[in-house]
Amino acid sequence: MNDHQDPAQRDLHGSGAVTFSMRSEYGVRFMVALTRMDHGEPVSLTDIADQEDLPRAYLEQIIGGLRDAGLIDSQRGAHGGYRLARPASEVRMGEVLRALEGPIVPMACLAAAGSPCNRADNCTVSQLWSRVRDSVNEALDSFTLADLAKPGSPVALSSAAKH
Amino acid sequence: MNDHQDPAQRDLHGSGAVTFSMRSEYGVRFMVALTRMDHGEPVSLTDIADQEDLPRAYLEQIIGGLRDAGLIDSQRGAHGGYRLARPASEVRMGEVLRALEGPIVPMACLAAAGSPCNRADNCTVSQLWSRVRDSVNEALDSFTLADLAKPGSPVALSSAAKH
DNA sequence: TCAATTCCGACGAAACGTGTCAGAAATCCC
DNA sequence: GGGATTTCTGACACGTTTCGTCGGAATTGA
Repeated sequence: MNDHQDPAQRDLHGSGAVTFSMRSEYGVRFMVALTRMDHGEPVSLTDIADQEDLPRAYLEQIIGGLRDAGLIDSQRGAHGGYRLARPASEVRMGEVLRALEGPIVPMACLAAAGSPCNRADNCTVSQLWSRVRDSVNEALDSFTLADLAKPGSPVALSSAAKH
Repeated sequence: MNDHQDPAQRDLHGSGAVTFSMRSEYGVRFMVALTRMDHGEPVSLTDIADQEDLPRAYLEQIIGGLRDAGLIDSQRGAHGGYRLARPASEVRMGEVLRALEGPIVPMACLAAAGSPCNRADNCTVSQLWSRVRDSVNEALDSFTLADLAKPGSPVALSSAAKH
C-alpha cells in the first residue's frame, strides 16, 4: 500500500520550480472528493482516503489547515467526519490553496507585506515576482470548487465561459 | 561575507508554495546586472557578484544553465567574462527562468507531456494546474530583460522613494 | 611564463517534503 | 458506564533538494 504517486514522475530533468507540493495535490483532491461525497452526513477521512487512494495519516495532517481556514467543518467521534462549510460554488480554489500552503508568493522578498526587499534601490526585479504572484492568484480564483467537482470533463468549458 | 539574504525572511508563517528558488533570484539579478554593465567588453563574474552582493561561487554554478540555453556568451581567460547573447529587449524573462529552473510546471502530473496524470478519469483537477502553469508563463513572458534593467522604471520609483 | 578568468565535479550542512506512528480527546450507541 | 469510532495533535524518521564552498583543470591575454 505504499504505491502513491509514482516517484519517477518527478525527476524528469532538473524538473522545475513554481511547483505546488503533494500537500496541495492531496488537499485539493480531498476537497473535490468531499464535495462529491457530501450528501448531508459527515464523510469520514478513511472513506475519502480510500476513494482517492491517498495516504490517510498524511491527509489527516494536511486537513488541519482547511479546517482552521473554515473551509470544512469537522465532527469527532463515531459517525463523525467532514462537511463542506460552504456551498462548493462559493469556494474559490485560491482560498483552498492558500489554506493548504501559506500565502502564494513566488519569492521571499514579497512576503513582508511592507517593503519589497531591502534592496529597494534598483530592485525592479520585484515587479516580475509580484506580477507572477497576481497571475497565479487570479488563475486559482478563477475556479470554484464546484467547477472541479463536476464529474463530466467539460470543466474547461464552463470556466472558459466565465468573466 | 556570509550575510546574503537574511534567512529570517523565509520562515514567515508556513511560508508558502509556488516559490522560485534563490537560484532564480540570483540568476535574474545576474542577468539584469549584466545588462546594465555590458558596454561591449565582457563583464567578469566577480564584478557582477560584488555589485549585486551575490555569493560568487554559487552564482558561477547557476550561470551554467544560462550559457547552455544560449542566453549569454562567455569568454574564458584573462579579461574574459560574460556578454548578453542577444539584445535585452528581445529576451523574455520566461526564457531566463526556464533556463534557470526546468520547465515551469506547477504540478508533477503535468510534466509528462502526454497524458495529464494517470488518473485521467475524473482528474478534472489537472485543469487547475494547467491554467496556473499558463498564467505563470504568460506573466514571465510579458517582461523582457530590458524592462527590468531600466534603472528608473516607474513601479520601482513608486516603491523606492529613498536615497 | 604568469595572472586572470571561466568551467567542472565533488562535497557538506541545513532545510524541506512526505509520510508514519502513538496516543489523547470527543462523540455515538448499546 | 463502556466500547467502538473518529478526529486531533505532536513527535519522529527518511530521502531529497537547496544553498553554498572548495579545489583544481582548462583557456586566454600580456
